This record gives sequence, C-alpha cells and structure tokens, in this order.
Amino acid sequence: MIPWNDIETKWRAKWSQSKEFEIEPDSRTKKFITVAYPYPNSPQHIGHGRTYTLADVHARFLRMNGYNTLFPMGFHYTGTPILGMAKRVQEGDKELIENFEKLYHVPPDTIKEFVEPVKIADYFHEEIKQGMIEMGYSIDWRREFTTIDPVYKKFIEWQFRKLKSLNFVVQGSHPVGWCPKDQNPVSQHDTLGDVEPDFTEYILVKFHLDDVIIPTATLRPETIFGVTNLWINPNIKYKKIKVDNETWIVSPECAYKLEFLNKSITVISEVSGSELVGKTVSILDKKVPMFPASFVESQTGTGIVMSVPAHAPFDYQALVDYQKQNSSTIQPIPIIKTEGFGEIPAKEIVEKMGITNQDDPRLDEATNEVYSKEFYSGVLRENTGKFAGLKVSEAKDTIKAWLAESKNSDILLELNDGPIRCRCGAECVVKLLNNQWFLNYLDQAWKDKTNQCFEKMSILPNEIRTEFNYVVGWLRQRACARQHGLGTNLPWDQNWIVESLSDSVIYMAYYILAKYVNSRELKADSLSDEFFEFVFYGNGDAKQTAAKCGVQENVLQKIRTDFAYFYPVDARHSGRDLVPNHLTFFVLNHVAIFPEALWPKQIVVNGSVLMDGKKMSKSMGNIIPLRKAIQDYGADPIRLAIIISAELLQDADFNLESVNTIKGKLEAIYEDCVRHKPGMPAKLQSEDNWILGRLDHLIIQTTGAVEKMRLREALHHILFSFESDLQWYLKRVEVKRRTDVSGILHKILAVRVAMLSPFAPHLAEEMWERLGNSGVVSRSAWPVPSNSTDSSSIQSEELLQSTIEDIKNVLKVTKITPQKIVLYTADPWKVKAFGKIAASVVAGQTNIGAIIKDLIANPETENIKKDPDFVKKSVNSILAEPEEMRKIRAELEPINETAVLSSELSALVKKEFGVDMQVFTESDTAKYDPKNKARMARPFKPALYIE
RNA sequence: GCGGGAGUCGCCAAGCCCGGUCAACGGCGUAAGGUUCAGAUCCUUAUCUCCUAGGAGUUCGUGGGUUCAAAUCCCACCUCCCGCACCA
Repeated sequence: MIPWNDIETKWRAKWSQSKEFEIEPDSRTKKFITVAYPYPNSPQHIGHGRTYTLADVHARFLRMNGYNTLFPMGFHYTGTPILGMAKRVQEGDKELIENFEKLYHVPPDTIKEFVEPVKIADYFHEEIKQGMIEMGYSIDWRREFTTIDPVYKKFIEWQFRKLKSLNFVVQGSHPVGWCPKDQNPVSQHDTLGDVEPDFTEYILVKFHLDDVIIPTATLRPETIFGVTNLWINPNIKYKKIKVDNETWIVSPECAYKLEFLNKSITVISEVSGSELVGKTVSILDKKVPMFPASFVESQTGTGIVMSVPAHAPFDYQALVDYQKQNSSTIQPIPIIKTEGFGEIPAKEIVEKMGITNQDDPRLDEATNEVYSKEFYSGVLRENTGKFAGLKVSEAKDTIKAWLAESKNSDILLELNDGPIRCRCGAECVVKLLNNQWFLNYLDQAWKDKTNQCFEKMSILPNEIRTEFNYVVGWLRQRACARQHGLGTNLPWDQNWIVESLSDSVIYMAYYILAKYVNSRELKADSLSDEFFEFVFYGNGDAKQTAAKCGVQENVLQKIRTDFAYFYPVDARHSGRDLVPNHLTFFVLNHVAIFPEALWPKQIVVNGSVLMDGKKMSKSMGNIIPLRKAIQDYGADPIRLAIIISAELLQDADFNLESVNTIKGKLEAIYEDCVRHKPGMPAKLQSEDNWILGRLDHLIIQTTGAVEKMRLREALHHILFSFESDLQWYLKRVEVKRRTDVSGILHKILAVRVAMLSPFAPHLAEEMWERLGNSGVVSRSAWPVPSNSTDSSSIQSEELLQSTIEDIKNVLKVTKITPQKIVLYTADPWKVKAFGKIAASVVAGQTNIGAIIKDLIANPETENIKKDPDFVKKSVNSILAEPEEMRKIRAELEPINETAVLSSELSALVKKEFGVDMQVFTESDTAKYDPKNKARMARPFKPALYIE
C-alpha cells in the first residue's frame, strides 16, 4: 500500500519550501494560465475539481517544456446568493443550517457568524483554498485576492469608468422580479421554494367605454380582429383608477401591479362587475358588448378578458354557456387559417375534447394546442385588412407595434406561476426598474472586434467555437449592476453595485497587482485611474503617477514590468456552462479595454462531472466533497480518475471502481521504481532497440495529445498503451535470460514518471526520488524522443510477434497439442515483389491489376504470374499496418527472416508452447514439408506447419 | 422555435476532423485458471457468430448514396441531452 497522504504532505511541503510555484519574470518565455475563480458559497466537490485539475496539468506540462508558467487563483465574493444565505441563517432556516452542519461539517459557532455574508464567503474561501492546496495545484498563492478587496474595487471602478468613456455602458429600463416589502429585486435564491421569478409580457388592448378605458390583457394581439365581446366577472369589485392622464377600469390586483410598472395610479372609485355587464365598448372601428363570465380571474391580467371565440377555447365555451341562458346572435369570427383546423379551431377542439363548461380545467390544454398550432403554421385571413396573409408568428409583433403606435395598447408584465413569495413572505411583483445600467453588447463594432479575437484564438475543443460565434451574434444589452449583493459600487452612481458577471471579465490582469497588495506595497487609499493607465497601458509619467497614487516609484515600475511580461492570458480554463456568459464576456471586455497585443490567446472548455453516471445534486446526496475524497483516496488517484474518464467536452463519470483501478496501476509503477538502476547495457540488442523505439513513439504520442489538451488520451498512453509493449519486451528478455536490462527499464520508468508528473504530481515526485534522481520532477524537462528508432529491430520484433500470434491462432482453431513447429520463409523474389507492392501502396496505388502488370514487366518479379493472389494478400496486409510501418516496408532493406526466426524465435516458441521449432526457406530442397505448406510463405508472414 | 451536442460490441467510453492500422483502445462487469486456509486484492486468459490451419460472416440509431474500400464522407429520417440571459 502506498501511504498517499504522507507522500502528498511531504511533497507539498517541499514545493512550498522551495517556492516552486512562485513565479517571477525571467528570461524565459512566459505562459499565463488562468481558471474561472470559484464563488465561495459551499465547499468544492469533485465536479469543481475537474476544471482546476485540467488547468493545473496544463500549467505543469508547460513548465516542464521550459515555459515560465504562472497559475494564480482568486475568489469571487461578488453576488447575491451569499446574501440570501446569510438572510436564511438569520431567519433560522432549518434546511440550510442542517446542510452546513451535516453536509459541510461547519462548526456550530461558525454557523452563528454566517448571519454576516462576508463570513460565509471567508469560511468557504479558506475551505476551497485548502482543497486546492491538497489537490497539489501549482498555484502561486502570493497572488490570491477576493473581489471585495479595496484595491480590487478600485480596479473595477477604473474598468467601469473606462467602459463608460468608450460608450459601452448605457442606461435604460429593465423589468425584474421585485419584493415590495424589501424594496429589492428577487432572484431564485430569494424566493420561498427557490422559484425562479419568470415573467411574461402581456399586451393591454385598450377598449373604450365612453371616455373610460377598459384594458384587456392578451398574449395574442393579432386576434383583435376576431373579438366579439369582452368578458367581465360580475362578482369582482373593479377599480376605476386614474393612470397618468387616463381613466381605466381594472381589477384591484391589476391596479396594484400597475404601480410597479412606472405608472402613477390614483383610485377614483369602485365599480362592480355586474354594473358593467351589457354595456358596449369600442376599439378601432368595432363595437362589442361586455358579457358576464365566471372563468375570468381577478388576479390575472386586468380581470377583463377580450373574447375571441373562434380561436380561444375559453372564450368559445363561455360564449356557448352564455348563449344557453341569453339570446345573442354573436358568432365567432375566424381570422386565422391553419392547416389541420377547419373554420373555427376553438369550437373544434372543445367539441373533440368533450368540454361542456367554462370551468373545465382541460381548457388550458385546449388553449395551448390551438395556440401553438396557430402560432407556427397559422396565416391571417382576408378579414384582417392589411395584415392578411401574414404568418401568425410574424403578425404578432407587427400588430403589437401597430396597436402601440395608434395608442390602442399598453404593456403589462406579470409573474408566471404566481403567486411567488419572497423569503420575507411578501408576494412578489414585476417592477420596471428605471435607469438600469447596461453593457451594450449590442454594439456592432464591438461584436466585430470580438469575432476578430475569436478567429485568432485557439479554442479547445474546437467544436465549441461555433457556439461562441452564435453567442456573440445573439448577445443584447446586459444589465451590469444590481441594487444589492457584495461587490463594487458603480463609480458614478453609488446606488448600484457592479454585477458579478461584469466584475469578473478582466480580473486576470489583477493577479499581477494582487501580489503587491498582499505584500502591502500597494494600497487602495489614494489609488486613482492614472495608476491603472500606467500599469496596463504604460501611459503617463512614472514619477508623477507614483506620487499621486501613494506608491513607491520602483514598485510602480515593477508592477508595470510584471504586467508587460505576463499579459496576455495564454489560456483560460472553464466549464462549458460559462460559454454563453463569462467566457464570451471575458473576450468582449478584453477587446474593449486592451490593445490587440493583450487579447487572450486560448480558451479551454471542459464538460461536467457525473457521479456513477448521474448528475450530482444535493437532493440525491451524491455530492462528494473534494477534501473528503482526497482523504479517502488520495489526491493523485482523484486527479487521474477525473481526467481519464472522458475527453474534454464529454461529461466525466466519476466512480470508485475507476479510482481503484488507477490506484492499482500507480502502485505497480511505484513498486517498479525501486527495482531498477540507471546504466545502459554495453551492446543494445534487437529488442532493446525496439523498446526504445516504442518509448520514442510513446513520447511523441503523449506529447501531441497533451498539447491538444487531450489528457484522457495522454494518460492512456502513459498508463495503458505502453503496457503490452513492455510485456513483450520483458518476455523476450526473460527467454534470453538477460540480466543487463535494468538500465533500460530504468530509463523507461524515468520517461513514464516524468510524463506522469503533471497528472499525478505528488506520486511522481516520490517515484522520481525512488529512481535515484536528485531534484524535483516538477522541474525536470519533459521527455523528448532520442531518435533511437532502429527500423530493422522494429521489423524483426514485429515478425516475431506476428508469427507467435499465427501459431496461437492455428492452435486455437485446430485444438491440437503441438509436437513440432516448422516455419518456411518466403523466397527472395517474393521479398522483392513485396517491397514494390509496399511502395505502390504508399504511393497511393492500390489497384491490384495495375500492380500486377508492373511486377510482370520486371524480370526480377515476373514470377508473380504463378501466384497472382499473392498481390492481393500483400496489399491487404500492408494496408492493415500503421502508416509508419508501411513506409518502413517500402523503403528499407528487408531483414533476413530466416536468421531472425532461427536465432530469436526458437527460445520463445519453446517457452510458449513447449516444443522445438525448425525454420526452412520456401524453396529449400531439403525442407520437411509433408503438407506442402511452404508455398504459402509471404514476407513477414512465414508459412507454418504444426504437427 | 433558435442554437449547440450526442446515439458504437452488457454498462461507461475511444475512434469520426485526416476513409484502409476497426470485430473496433481502455475501464467496469462476466467467465475460467493462478496466488490464498478461505474471501477481498492481485496476476493470466477469454468475452459478436461460426470454424480441426493462420480463415469467414454479420455489426457501430434507421434508410439511401459516393468509393476498389465507410463507424469514419454525402443526403433523408428517428431518438435523446444541453443553453436561450441579467444568475453564479
């Protein structure tokens, strides 16, 4: 057993002692690797570990390749969820407090402090940081910060003044879910039952009753042409109110809602619904009556409904109900033609479903069906005037605009799935916030520049690139400030706090400053915009800026030099959920604020982590906290298990079996590390050359994979793919009773351990030490191929392997117990012909006929006439080989098969099958060949006889 | 609806960009054998079907097509997953 935790502690201490990851500018090329910083509202779990692990592997790999690689980390305190949590703690929320105690193991005394939001953030900040340290991430902790640090706030203020000066910040109105009691916007975390406060925009169609306006709320303004009457609930006490300069009649609930939508409301009087029934209202050139209906609800819309019986099942049924008791000549007016429906869709569907009264709940279903069919495939009929022929999906917006223009409509915003309650208990409403600040991501020049940056960037995996392009095209204005939460106040309007996805877009630049903040050489006190202009752009005079900002001049210069050295960002890692927001904003803001030379170079996106194939969630109880997992399984096995289970964009399935498999694999390599000593044998034999060639191959494959961040593939090469090669080598060595291969095995191990070290850094250090190396493997060079490839060794080892395979195959099929094995190698003319065939194939000629013609034309190979099938078989066997091997076959002198087989294979055959073996050439007159097999011989495919 | 992604041999999952190395990596599971007093671990072998000579057949969501050759390229269809905002 490997004492994982001891080894990890030991090496972490060493790294920390030698300040291994504290990176300063030097003469080498730099790389700046960043990851989206965490939001500290809970401990991190295995899933969070994935992105950070990928970034860490990336950073460590680059470091071994000679790059001076900085990997920093910060903590994102900005936002509202923590605020909501603090409030819930204050209220004594059982569920939350239990989560803290049982799930997160937060000490009770600490939980008490959680009424203060910052304490929550601070606690989980430390928790997450410890986890990152324990995972062995090669982070330069001197550059740590939180987004509520005073200097950070100055930085964000600068960023926003900058954006504003570039006209990227604009003001407008914006609807939000709102708690009237708290006077605050509500998001999902602020509502009882964590309901997302979604809302819908209704069109208020204004009917006129003399000089009073009767507004009706609808989602289908186009149906105005089919209106036959209004529905009024006689039992509702409506309010007559003054709305700005007009007089409206609406339900009391509606009157209340309107107040939050920028309207000034004064109640004039009450009007009973029954008083309104029977009166006639007008709109455009229409006059319609108001009829009573029980389905009309006071709390929905205005409490008055526009009736379109041809297309609205509710209206149709209410009309039928009304006409049972009253005489009325009103008929539905069809205004939409839809394939699959007849004249009056509402009638059809109501009758089909067997609905007989307006309180039937199935009317909702009926409404949905008519609505969606008509929306996507309906066309307006002739009786809709200038809109005739328009598709409903287009007509909706056109008519909406037309009504608004002619002052026949207004807007009502209403919460979906209401009532939604705030945690304080009050019922939420929709509020139209005035003077909301937006980042104008609509700006075309801005978008163009962003696209330019994306074009030049490396996006891994590249499949995700189209998604970025789509997002950039689709982005509109984005609210960039809120009225509560932790964060930085808008510099020009203290009522607003910069929203969390807007204060996290260029903070990678702040890592450079953070080091000096932490060393107290940089203080917020008198920091002004000149400071940032100097550091980021080199603008201004150092002496003056230093004096003005209260910074030592040499410190200021150093910060500027550091920034110029480390920027731009070379890679940004994140989960794919941040593609449509943070990652895109990150690029947008960089191109807005920084010159092209400082634009980011690469984005690496990864999928999420599943637990035993299922999504991790609190309710399923399958969340494994990262630190717990480290204690139980060790950091390295977890790192490997996360990486090996899926390629970048796939969801990685984490399960205990894979962790154990990995552990086993690592343990085997670890044990091997004490067995071998350095020192090459005096003379390399065929199998030595071969295995060293395979080792080169391994290095090339692995390096290529890591460069593309195909880490699963890379790990596979290191841990598994090489295994079968190694087994073959060991078998060969054993059969030959060699004792001089320790050095070769040592070299192989050293290469594998070095390549393993970005993935499993702690254990790799331990292995490296066991191998007798001085110094840390983290600082060693990434292995490079030694070009020891010797193609004749490759050919002869391949020959031996495939011959053994053939023998096994025959034995398996015939089920005979061998007494004697005889091999026959191909005649020289076949070898010649085979070489030519290989050359043709490599050149792209696989047409059998053409190849045969060619061969016959040459006296050396004209024998082919006797055995044309030889060509087909050869072509196939060459095609069945890897490309490099085909080249070798075509270009290189063939080996002497008879010699190789007799000298090397006998012992292997003896060991494998326990019998003696003889080798003849095909045309040897003295050969033993009772079954006439020899003629089947082909190059690299000796004929075979077993008895 | 718009946009993105995926359907592979029991399960997970590579391969598809760059067509032959693909009956298709690897892991898990299953089976047999070895180690063990026994079990767990570990190691070896096998794991689409057929086969007494190294072979053949049928497979990679479905149906077509291109090609000497297709899991891989093209067309159509079916099914599933994710995002669509002011929230980290």
